[in-house]
Amino acid sequence: MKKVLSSRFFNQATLVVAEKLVGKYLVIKQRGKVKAYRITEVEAYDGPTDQASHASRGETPRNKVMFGPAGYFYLYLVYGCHQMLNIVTGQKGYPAAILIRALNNISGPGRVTKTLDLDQGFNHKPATVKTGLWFEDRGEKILATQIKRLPRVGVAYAGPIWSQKKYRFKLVTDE
DNA sequence: ACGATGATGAAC
DNA sequence: TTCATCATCGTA
Repeated sequence: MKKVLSSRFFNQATLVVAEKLVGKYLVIKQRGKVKAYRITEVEAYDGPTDQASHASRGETPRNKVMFGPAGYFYLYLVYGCHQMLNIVTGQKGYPAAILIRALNNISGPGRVTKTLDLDQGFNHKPATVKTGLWFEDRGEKILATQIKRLPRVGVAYAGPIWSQKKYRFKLVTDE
């Protein structure tokens, strides 16, 4: 069974959505073909006080979409090289988003966007079938023991408290 | 270990 | 208008 995740799914507490998103699918339609990738790693950026989040220094033209309703994509360029794919979560007015860090066989957020050929054209678009990029629940049950909580990557600038928070959720297949 | 590479936002 | 910074990655 395949169920498209609606804005209602993303309109929940960000950490809850982040954990639930592991094991779901990112689906893209391009050149008439549909491809689905299982989400294996995500990171939460939760609220205005999160010092690792772009939203911690207030609303700007770039992060505006984070302050809007859930279910919209937030893409931005880092290091002049890599697009980061995020999905906005939580209530309108509360800035939060989840970074898609890895999919099956695709490790690293920059490689996710490179492989799927995602650019600024998806920024501010809703995660719907019409957009051509959306999320699905394909009925896979993920146990809590299969998800590892880790500190986020590349956020030392946020200071010891916020950089150490375990806002990264990673699927543990085996080992 | 380091440079690429360019938009962003804050300061001046 | 200038300038430091950056939710990374490939090459060495």
